Amino acid sequence: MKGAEHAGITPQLIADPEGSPGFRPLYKQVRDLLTRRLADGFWAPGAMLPSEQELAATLSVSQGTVRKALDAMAAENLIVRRQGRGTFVAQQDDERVLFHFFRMTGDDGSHVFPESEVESVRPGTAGTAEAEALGLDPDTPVLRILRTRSLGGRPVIAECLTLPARLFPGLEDRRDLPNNLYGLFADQYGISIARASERLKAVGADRDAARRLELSEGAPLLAIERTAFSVMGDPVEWRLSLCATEGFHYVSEMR
Amino acid sequence: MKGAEHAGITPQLIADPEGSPGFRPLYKQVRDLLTRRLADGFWAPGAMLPSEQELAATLSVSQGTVRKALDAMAAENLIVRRQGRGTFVAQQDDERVLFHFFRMTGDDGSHVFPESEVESVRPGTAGTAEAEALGLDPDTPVLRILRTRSLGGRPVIAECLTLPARLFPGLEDRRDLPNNLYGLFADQYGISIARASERLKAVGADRDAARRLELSEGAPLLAIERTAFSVMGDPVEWRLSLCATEGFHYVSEMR
DNA sequence: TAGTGGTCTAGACCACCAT
DNA sequence: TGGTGGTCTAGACCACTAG
Repeated sequence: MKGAEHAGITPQLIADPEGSPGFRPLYKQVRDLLTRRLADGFWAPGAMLPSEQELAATLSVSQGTVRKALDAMAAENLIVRRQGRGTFVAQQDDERVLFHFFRMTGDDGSHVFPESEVESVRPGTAGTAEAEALGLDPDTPVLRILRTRSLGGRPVIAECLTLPARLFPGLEDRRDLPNNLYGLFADQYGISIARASERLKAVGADRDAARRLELSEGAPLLAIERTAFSVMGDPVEWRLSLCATEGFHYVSEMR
Repeated sequence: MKGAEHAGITPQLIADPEGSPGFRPLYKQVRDLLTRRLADGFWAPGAMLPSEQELAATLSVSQGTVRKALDAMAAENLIVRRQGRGTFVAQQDDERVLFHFFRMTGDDGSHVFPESEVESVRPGTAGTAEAEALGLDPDTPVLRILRTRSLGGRPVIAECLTLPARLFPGLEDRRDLPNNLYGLFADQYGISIARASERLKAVGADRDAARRLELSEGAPLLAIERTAFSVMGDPVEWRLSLCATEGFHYVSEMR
């Protein structure tokens, strides 16, 4: 069959301009369309998507094209495909979040589970660094969460998170913020974290960090600055984590 | 066409056992076969592979199956595909190595190019940590390379590399080891680095590191322990890098 | 213009899962 | 047993590159 046969059949799909410059593969259009639906909460986290056949029929596209779009989305961890069962919206459950976004591991290779103690949740306005990282205007309202995380019962991570207040209304009034914040973001605010970028440095502990982590001032700490992005690619969270790395390390895979 | 039609046509491909347990997709067999050829130096780095059509005919497999195998290998950075030109063996040129395996960046986002000064190349025998990381028996002959790397003219990284001596004969007699060692490994020893795993910690500078990096003893340093793997997945290099992170940081992307 | 990888389709069959 | 994703094939056309 010819590649352009489907032109204009489905309104959501751009009828191939077919002029060399504006060419956009069909499967990418399908991927973007489905990603947009996902971001808009059209399907709830954990929900099953329509089958490939069904999507193909709805979108007037071949099953192979839908498959390629779904494969791309699975590679971006937006959906999960299970042979024999179906395709599901990725959930921010503990295992997934820990696996994808928590890179601290015991020196013996053991996977460790962090416990969190929230010290405060306070409204404020974005400083220059926060504004730049989150793509906000300076002085935009933000929320700041201070918490200390423990590994194996020892306080090991002191961190401060900054969130755009607009995206998380009422969050400062909540009690008992969960250990897995990304699950809360997804389930209560419809915001799924899809990707994050971290910058690491070695620094000496300041007075506050030394107190919270029960170390002496100047002790070497791993400083991790993270910006987290939503499914649509917008920055949604910025955090600074100060980690004691005695008995633990940060893992980075490169391929 | 039926999936099993090709059974036994090509001796290199296992005639599908087709019993549920030992099932192995054709395209994975093709991928493994081509990966093996790559590791054996059947094609030189930078060389062009046969076209999809040609490979398909040779292996008695459809073009789509070859394509899927090649796509998988491209995702593993073993080959590079260029529309209109062909498929090429990945090269360990400076840009690629820097892009894939050097994660230090200037705080202003500028990509920095490290200069290396080799202090010594010495034969020895593997200690327990080295033996474990490299999958060697203790006391196996190894080579150790000590070097200091500079960013923007400032000595910033003090590192020690350990290599199995068996894989790199005569390396200790070379003069002027290049900055890009992986290029040397590939071009002179037929060993391409395909993947690496790093463990990061914050530590205080010891006397030696302090001297080499012109810092005071106890200054916080980023300690990076890397194990690098060949195309076939065997550990080939182990290194410990101590990095001063004033003005620089380590980047980690998570998706 | 010829050759390469990239996209799209159509249809068959297989492996896996729930029922 | 029926439905889902996964594999494999076959063939057409498109976009890109080089000579």
